[in-house]
Amino acid sequence: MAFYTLTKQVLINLFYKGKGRICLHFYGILNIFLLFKIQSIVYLQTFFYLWKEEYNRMGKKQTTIHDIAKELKLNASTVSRALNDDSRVKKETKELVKQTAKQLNYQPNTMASGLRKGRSNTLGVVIPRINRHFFSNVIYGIEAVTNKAGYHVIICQTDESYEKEVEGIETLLSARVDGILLSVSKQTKDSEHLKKIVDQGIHLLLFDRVFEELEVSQVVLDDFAGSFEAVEHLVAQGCRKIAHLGGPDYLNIYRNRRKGYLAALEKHGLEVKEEWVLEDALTKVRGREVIRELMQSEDKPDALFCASDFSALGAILQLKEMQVKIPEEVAVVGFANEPYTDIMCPTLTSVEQYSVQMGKYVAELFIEEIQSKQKQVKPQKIIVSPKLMIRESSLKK
Amino acid sequence: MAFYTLTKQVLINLFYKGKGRICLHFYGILNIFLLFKIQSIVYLQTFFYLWKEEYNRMGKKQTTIHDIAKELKLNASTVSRALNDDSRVKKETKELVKQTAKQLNYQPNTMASGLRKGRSNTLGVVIPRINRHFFSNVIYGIEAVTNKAGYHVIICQTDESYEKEVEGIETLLSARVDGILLSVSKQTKDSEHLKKIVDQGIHLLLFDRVFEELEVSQVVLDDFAGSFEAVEHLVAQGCRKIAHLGGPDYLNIYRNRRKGYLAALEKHGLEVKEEWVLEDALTKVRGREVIRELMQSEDKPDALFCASDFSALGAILQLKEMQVKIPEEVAVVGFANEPYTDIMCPTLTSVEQYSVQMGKYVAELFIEEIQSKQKQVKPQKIIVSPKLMIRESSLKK
DNA sequence: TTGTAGGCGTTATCAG
DNA sequence: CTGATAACGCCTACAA
Repeated sequence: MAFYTLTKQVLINLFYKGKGRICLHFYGILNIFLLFKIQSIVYLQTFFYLWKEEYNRMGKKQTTIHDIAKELKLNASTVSRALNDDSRVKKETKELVKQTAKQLNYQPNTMASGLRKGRSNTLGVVIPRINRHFFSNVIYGIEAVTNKAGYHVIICQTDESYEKEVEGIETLLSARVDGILLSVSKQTKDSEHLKKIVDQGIHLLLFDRVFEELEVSQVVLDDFAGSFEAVEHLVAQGCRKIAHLGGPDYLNIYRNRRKGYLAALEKHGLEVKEEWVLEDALTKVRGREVIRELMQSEDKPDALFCASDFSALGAILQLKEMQVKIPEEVAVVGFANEPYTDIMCPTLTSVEQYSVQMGKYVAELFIEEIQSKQKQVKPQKIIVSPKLMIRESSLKK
Repeated sequence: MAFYTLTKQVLINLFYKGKGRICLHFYGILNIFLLFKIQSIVYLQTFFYLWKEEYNRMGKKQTTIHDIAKELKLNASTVSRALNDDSRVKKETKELVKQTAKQLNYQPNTMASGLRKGRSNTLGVVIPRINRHFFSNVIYGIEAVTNKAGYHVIICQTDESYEKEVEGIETLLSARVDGILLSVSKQTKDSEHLKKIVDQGIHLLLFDRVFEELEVSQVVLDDFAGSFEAVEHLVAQGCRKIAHLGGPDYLNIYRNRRKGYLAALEKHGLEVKEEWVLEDALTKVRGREVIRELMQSEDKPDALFCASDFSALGAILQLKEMQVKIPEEVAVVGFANEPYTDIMCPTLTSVEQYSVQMGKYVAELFIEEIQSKQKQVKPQKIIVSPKLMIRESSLKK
């Protein structure tokens, strides 16, 4: 509701600012006024005032601690203290203040207090995509813990792109978040951008898809064990020719799943056929494609261990179309225990990741770090044990 | 890195503040010093300084526009303008500033700028639960639109509880979000808390679960049409005794789905049996229970129209257990087109809600409102047309 | 127990 | 085109 005196300066500045059109308009009116020798500039001011009103409109003025202070003939600092339950304020004053605050519908301004205190009580979470079962559950877990501790969460999605990951991190740093919980995107191959976070003194924690060598707290699944157990289960079912539909090697999760697979094969003295160890077979579509190829060759696998439930799903749909019996001819195991695994036909054996729990763990680690009195906290690593959920797609008896 | 002069006042204040223990400690040291008649107070200060360092530690100091200004012997305001691409700044200056900013690893402080500008470039989203297919997809849609426009999103989950909804709104108001996009919780029966948002001059938009009478922009599904079409489809398949597993009447979506169901029955002159119109049958568990009861009675339905895919799923699992043939004896239609519907056996006929698109719509409406020059924007209502996805569970031929 | 003053980092206004 | 200054709302060191 600014009210300008129409000096030449003001007009010049407006002109500079690219509001030339409007300025000229005013100049025009000004000239007209001068022509008619109207001394008073009141009309002009009114006119300009209206324009500002429209241009510069913002939300209605919110009540501040000053308003409360004025109302009670107190000082703003006392009000501030009262609202923060500072022990130095009289009980009666506190109650009075809180009551008035409610009456005036006072909402503390977190930006102002954050600015002053140098922290925002906000937490950033960076994930590939929110509309994926695993990640939305992790976030659910994170929020469950952090909300209780008075933090709110800003989520940045990377869409599996390195650039968007960097972008998201910039946004979060600008928002002065108190910490960043991150799961790297598929395209992310180095951790320079993450080091920047740590350098700025902001807590960084990684989960699921991590850089193991980074000196920050991490929560990961024991992918190796999950794979190993899954493959051993297949072996126990009599499978000997087990193919692996996996993901890229630079992501810890797929690397470790592959390692677990290879280790299990080795333990049982099974041959590793290179054509059966695939690095780009994570989606439903790829699952179908891969199966089409594999089943055309002379030497067909008798089991599939998939690093993703989606490729397992694709594979099963394709196998069904090809009239291949599951699990008799080809047994299938997936990874992630997506909600549909126990509904599909046949129900899919898969590895449960305890996603909500992982979210809770990483959030708890964060809270712990932030509340720790030591300047430097030793990074912790939580390894969540997966659980093999055995279902029809792999159970032969 | 505060450096205190140890006046009596400081100590008294610390004492008031409940830091008594430490204060006494200092007094103790002070006394010792005095005993030994040590005049200089330097040691004491150093000691205190160290304590403050530990107590008051915050993130490392970030570079500000002032630092950049100092570096370039410019004024902070010029730097600010340069970084915001204000037309009043010389090109060379701009480049110089931006370059220096990058060198010094400058991150603009959104809290400060938000405080000054009176808005936060943040958007609040209130939903029942993030780890649900529909809502996580809506958010995906919302973020796709808002991120492009430079907004970031804070998500508040209500867990279907009214209190948490109110709480979440408080949080968002304190964060001075520029708008709130909301889908009401199952327990929310009135809209007083929503009116408060509007009163504070903050943009409120509703989606999916809304209060239709509220004078704000809304994006909803045409639940009536979706239901109507679904039931007509069942009728066309020869079903005459159609039960409805629905939800509470005070939520628009379930109310409208029920209305659509009833309207379709009426149109085709089919009887409405009260025992077949259920208001608390939205979950997998309830789906099973309801079917167990319905199939025990004399007069069994020959079709189920479920307002949720989960109750449809429960029903199907139960029917399969009871060896009832689907769709021959009982046809089933769900609602939401959850990802598992085309995987389960039999695949489930369901109603697609275009959740991502709904998110995009509501975000676009918000952007439109916020960028509109008029103070008062006429609320708009977007009604998304659903699509019936016909699958095995209801297709008799 | 309360008051005073100053500053957090940015931007709007006005002066030059 | 750039500089100086005063807010934005809150908090805290220090004074009283």
